[in-house]
Amino acid sequence: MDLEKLLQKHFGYPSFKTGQKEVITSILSGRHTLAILPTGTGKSLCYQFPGLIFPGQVLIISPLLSLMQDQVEQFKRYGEKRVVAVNSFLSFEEKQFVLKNLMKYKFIFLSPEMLQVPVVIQKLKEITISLFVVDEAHCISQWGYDFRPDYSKLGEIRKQLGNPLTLALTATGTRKVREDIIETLGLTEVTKVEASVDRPNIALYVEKVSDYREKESRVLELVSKLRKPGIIYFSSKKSAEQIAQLLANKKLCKVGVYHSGLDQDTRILIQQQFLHDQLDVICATSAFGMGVNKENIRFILHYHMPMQMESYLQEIGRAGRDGNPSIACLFYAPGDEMLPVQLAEGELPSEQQIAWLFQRLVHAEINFQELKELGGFSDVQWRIVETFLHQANENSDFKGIQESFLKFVKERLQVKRSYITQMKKWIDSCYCRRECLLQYFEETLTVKVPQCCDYCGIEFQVYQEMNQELVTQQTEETWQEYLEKILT
DNA sequence: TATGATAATTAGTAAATTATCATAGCGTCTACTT
Repeated sequence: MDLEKLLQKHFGYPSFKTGQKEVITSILSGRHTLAILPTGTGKSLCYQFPGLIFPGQVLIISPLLSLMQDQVEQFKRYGEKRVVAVNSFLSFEEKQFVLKNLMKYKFIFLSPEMLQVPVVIQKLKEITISLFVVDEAHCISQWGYDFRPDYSKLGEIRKQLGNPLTLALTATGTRKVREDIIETLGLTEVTKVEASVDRPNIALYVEKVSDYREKESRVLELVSKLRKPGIIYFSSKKSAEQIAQLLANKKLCKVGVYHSGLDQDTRILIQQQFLHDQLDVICATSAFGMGVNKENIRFILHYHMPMQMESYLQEIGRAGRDGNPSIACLFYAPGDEMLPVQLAEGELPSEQQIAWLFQRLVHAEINFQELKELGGFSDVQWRIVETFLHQANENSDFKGIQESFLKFVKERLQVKRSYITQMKKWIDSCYCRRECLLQYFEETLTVKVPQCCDYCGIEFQVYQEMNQELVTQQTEETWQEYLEKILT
């Protein structure tokens, strides 16, 4: 089969991008495939292409509703109408209709949560699934343990659907992430297609400041100097708002804020304004970025350190998709690692909470809502509790369940702490940052780039806006000319 | 709520301890479903 010919015929591209052909060949020969390809290499073609050749349907598990929506629209733009996203955007009637006519669609997008709905599973069992795709598969490792536990149940779902041929796609993957994906999905004999995670056109820069004030002034200074557009990442919504306010007050740029505390409409508006160059800078939390396809982002600043290297890589990877020089700057003030530690601890129930909970359970108090409130469990904490309570329903060995629960929490906390330690270690590292970063992802640096990192030396003027004074002078002149014209 | 500057206290005439007050930064991310 001449794949290039088919590519030209169906998609209009003359050739494949790096990795695409390997993935497609592997899938077409019926092998489960884990593809780690950098963003912007057209990952959707990896399932779109085989989908056209396979007789059955393609199921795509996607983490965000907005991402599904985008993909569906993209498919339709390319002329593929047999595509649907089954999610809460559909009304009850629409959902009924889609489920009844499921066999008429070629590409079906679903969230992991939707796969927990019995009627959906039942309908999926009635069709032939040629390919089971997990998009942004690192979510299994990053979210599956606590934040979105349904991610960890994908393997069970896959089994129920008869272990279909599977493709897992992601942009970043350490050994641990890869193992989590393969194990959770219950895959055997997996073909791995891996491209380097290095992005040579992104300079890596870390600056240690003495306190928050210095951090603030340095960030403002850089934002005013650096070529835009750019993103500033924060670990708190409040500081994102504060710095955005400062930038707006000082008129340094057109700035927007993006975090989960804003309603859906505002979030869509801000993202659209940024995509269409109506905003220069976004002050955001980790909520921003997945599925944001903007080619010309010139800088990524980190006001706070991310919780792990994978997140850092994902976030800086949003810069320079067009291949032009871009820069990633992280600022560290002493004690900054406390914030991620607190966040990590906060999403797991504490030992005291667990002890309290099981004491109540032994006394047969099972009003869950009341237990959640009285025990002071957050939503995320309670979700973890629920999975263990589920076990308690089937098995009354409370002591045993409590012990395994405690063990789970301890292990997770340790894992999360070690992620933070690794991140801190990278910040503290005293040799080439790129080399160090690649080392974490078990790669070695092969080609030395001219604008590498703060240790190898960076020429900042490469990333600066063209002379500000010149611009203002020019506008002033036109103002004067204008005034002269109307006054004389 | 911790920190640091200044004043008050003590025993004995300089320096250490304690009290008071002003100041500041007090920090918390990520999504789906009904």
